[in-house]
Amino acid sequence: MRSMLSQTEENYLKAVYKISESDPGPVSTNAIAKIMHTSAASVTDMIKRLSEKNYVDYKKYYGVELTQMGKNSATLLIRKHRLWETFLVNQLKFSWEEVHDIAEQLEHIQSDQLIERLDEYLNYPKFDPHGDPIPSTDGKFTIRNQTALSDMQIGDQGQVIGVKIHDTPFLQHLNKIGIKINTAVEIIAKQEYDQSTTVIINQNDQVLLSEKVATKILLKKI
Amino acid sequence: MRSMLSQTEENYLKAVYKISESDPGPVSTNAIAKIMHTSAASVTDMIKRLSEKNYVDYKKYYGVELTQMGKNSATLLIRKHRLWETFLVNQLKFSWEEVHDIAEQLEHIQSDQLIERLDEYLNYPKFDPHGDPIPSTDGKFTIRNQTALSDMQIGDQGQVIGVKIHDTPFLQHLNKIGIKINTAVEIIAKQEYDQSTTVIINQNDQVLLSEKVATKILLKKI
DNA sequence: TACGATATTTAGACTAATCTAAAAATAATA
DNA sequence: TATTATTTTTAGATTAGTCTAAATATCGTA
Ligand SMILES: [Mn+2]
Ligand SMILES: [Mn+2]
Ligand SMILES: [Mn+2]
Ligand SMILES: [Mn+2]
Repeated sequence: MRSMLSQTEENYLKAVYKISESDPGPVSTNAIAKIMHTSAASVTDMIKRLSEKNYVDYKKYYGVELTQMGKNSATLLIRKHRLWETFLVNQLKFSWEEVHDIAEQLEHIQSDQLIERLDEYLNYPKFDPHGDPIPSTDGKFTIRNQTALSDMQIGDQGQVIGVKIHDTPFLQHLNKIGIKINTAVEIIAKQEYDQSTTVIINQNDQVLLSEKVATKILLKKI
Repeated sequence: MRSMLSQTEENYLKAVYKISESDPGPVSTNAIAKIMHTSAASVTDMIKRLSEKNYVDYKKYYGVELTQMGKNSATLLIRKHRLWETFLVNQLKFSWEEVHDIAEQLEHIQSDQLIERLDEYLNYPKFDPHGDPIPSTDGKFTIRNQTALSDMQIGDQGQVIGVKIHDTPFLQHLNKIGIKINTAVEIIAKQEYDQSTTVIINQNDQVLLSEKVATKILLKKI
């Protein structure tokens, strides 16, 4: 049943998926337009097309939801994106802030065999360089406990396992202060006034994290 | 000066490059149409566009030739194609007849850094899995002496270093008879009647090669 | 519950890339 | 050289994806 989707159609499906991930229920035209950097009119056009092809359920003025087929396509796209990011970082030695845009292109390469070989080559990774889970062929994500650094208490210890956003300036900032995946973190103080957090990383350096940064770092408690 | 070319535009440039490679001089509209599997009318349209952007020189009813800029783009595309094919065969363990179609997609990924990292990762290969030279960043191809198997004499010995065509049925046929890159070949007989050649491969198996096959296998004489 | 603000859809237009059919130019040949 | 055959270009249409502007529906709140 999986007809040939254009890259654009795939990107719309992924946008709908991402929006309903953080905000379940029907997705608004405007929300899609924002992510896709297009006009609401273009979104309406495209949604009609995807609805026609049964990738989404669509009710005028109400919103759009992925069908099972739409979910499958979106999940496969995310699988490809994250496997390619893993390849770029683990094999080609790119830094985690450099890989997203390249993976945005690579995720559209059409070859089931390629993605399965890549998965094998990378030794079946479960998480990508940003700590995001890589769905399996049948669309299952590995779940794990994670806590935002901003939600930890004084004295708590943890290990960085992911970040909530992936834009380059944020990741470069983390590079600068020495935080990356697997970094050990201990909370030693929290300022009431601005919600900033003081931490010790790798049992060594003391770092002050603003609330803006602390809310976006995900830890595994230890 | 390298503006953004669409995938389609890149493919047209590559087509012009490939045609003038085997047949120097101006390239005909029909020749391009054949390779691109489009109508002559579509080719005329596209050639006008590429001419407008200075990737080709074009004179109505006469033919088309790549400008230096067009040659650079075509060569870069070929570099990317062949590096990706090398990756697919050497790292992901694809067979040589499986990689062309995937590389046709991968060659359009836009990232100079990616292709340089890939080159390094693969240890700067000079030839792809079909024995075709991989141009360097500045567009230079490694030249080497090669002789078609059909042009060898009885008693000559050689080693397979390439093939003239890359379609799957031909490569699968070579797989079946046990010929691949680096296979040692000795010519032991030639039939006047049908120009077929009898060879011994890897000092072991005797194989009869039709003219159709023998003309497409490239050897290094030893 | 009405009315202004906001969100969404429709209408109409544009570009890239394609097609078919017809016209025009060039090449082949009688 | 005249006539036919082939090649190439033009004309006009189509589809995907986009836009802006206008129309319409829904929401928020007085
Ligand atoms: Mn990403
Ligand atoms: Mn990621
Ligand atoms: Mn190839
Ligand atoms: Mn090749």
